[in-house]
Amino acid sequence: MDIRTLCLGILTMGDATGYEIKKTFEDRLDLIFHASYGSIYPALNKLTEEGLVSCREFSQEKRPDKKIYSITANGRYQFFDAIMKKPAADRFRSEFLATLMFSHLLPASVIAELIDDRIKDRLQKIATMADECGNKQTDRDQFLCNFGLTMYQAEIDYLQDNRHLLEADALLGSRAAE
Amino acid sequence: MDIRTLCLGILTMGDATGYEIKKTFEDRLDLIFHASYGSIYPALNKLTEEGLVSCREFSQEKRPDKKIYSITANGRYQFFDAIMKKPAADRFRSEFLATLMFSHLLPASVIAELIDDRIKDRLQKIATMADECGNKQTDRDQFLCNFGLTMYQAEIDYLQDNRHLLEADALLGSRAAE
DNA sequence: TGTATTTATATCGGTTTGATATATATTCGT
DNA sequence: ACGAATATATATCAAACCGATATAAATACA
Repeated sequence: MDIRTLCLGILTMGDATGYEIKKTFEDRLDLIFHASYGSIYPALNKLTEEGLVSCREFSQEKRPDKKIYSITANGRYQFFDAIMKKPAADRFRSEFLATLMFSHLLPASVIAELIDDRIKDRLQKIATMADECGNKQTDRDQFLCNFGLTMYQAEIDYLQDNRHLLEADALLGSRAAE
Repeated sequence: MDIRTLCLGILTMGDATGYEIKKTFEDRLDLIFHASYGSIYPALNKLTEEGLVSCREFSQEKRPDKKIYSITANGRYQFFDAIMKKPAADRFRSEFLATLMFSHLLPASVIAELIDDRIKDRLQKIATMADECGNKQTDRDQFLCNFGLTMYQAEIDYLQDNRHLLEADALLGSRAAE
């Protein structure tokens, strides 16, 4: 599944502009799938060429053209096909964890700050998500929202319970270097 | 932090060939950072050009050249610089979760299979990781290994406790369609 | 009134993926 | 002993994707 396919998926929920699709990625798919303008706009052009979406253009007075995309019957069919396939493996990249992998090269204070910042970031995400999570309509939205909350909380718990493993190591290291 | 930087990091742990670096990504960084040959070999060439690694070439009889890379003093310095910077946000992509976001379009049986497969996959990963986790030397290795185990287990628990939210919805949907 | 954010589209260089090609050595089942 | 599969080893390419940047007006806010 590529970004083209997911744009199609978002359009099954209603017509949207490229800008609105980007917002949907940020608001509802942040946890799941990231996409930038650099992939969304070309994706919409290609989907239009292929007849999987249609595009109504509103070229008003002085504003830039507003293009509202709608999924076509063929588009719906193709999207269904795509989600019926076995999903590919997750693709995950964490610079945070990659950095911790080399924590023995870092001063203890830097490690502590790194983990503090991470916990703060996760708490922040939980705070904003918890709000939104409350007023989700469907069970499906609840499921995904709470999935995120659960994972973030599990991460915080793990970091708090085990950070000493990295921090003690770093203190030992700095003492040895004296 | 890009793959070039992480190759440098891996070489701080000892000399290696491109092939061995790829294996390290698979064995020890699977959870954290993915990299393919298509990015590793060009990365090593560029690092060599820049003098951050050095390369000894063993062109033996009939075998293809074996190139053993070593990090240089300059390389170590640059790597330290890189890990001292604030890590960028995680980049995560899950086709599994993206598919579940549209589970209302899928038959209940497909949803069930999707979740069953996911749980099996996570259990499998835990099984192989638990073995390796046991004979990790440093606290740091323990920390990262158990991080993975904890996250995978948290996911399994969540799926088992909440899958009914998606599955009940799907059964209702199919009944409504009759 | 001035500034920041939101709405809106678009492109571009650089990074990364996933597949493919090539060739030999080793391991393993039968 | 033989054939198959896996491991060792490098390399390239098209396509996908990211992050930054450019442009421009409307709206919110201070």
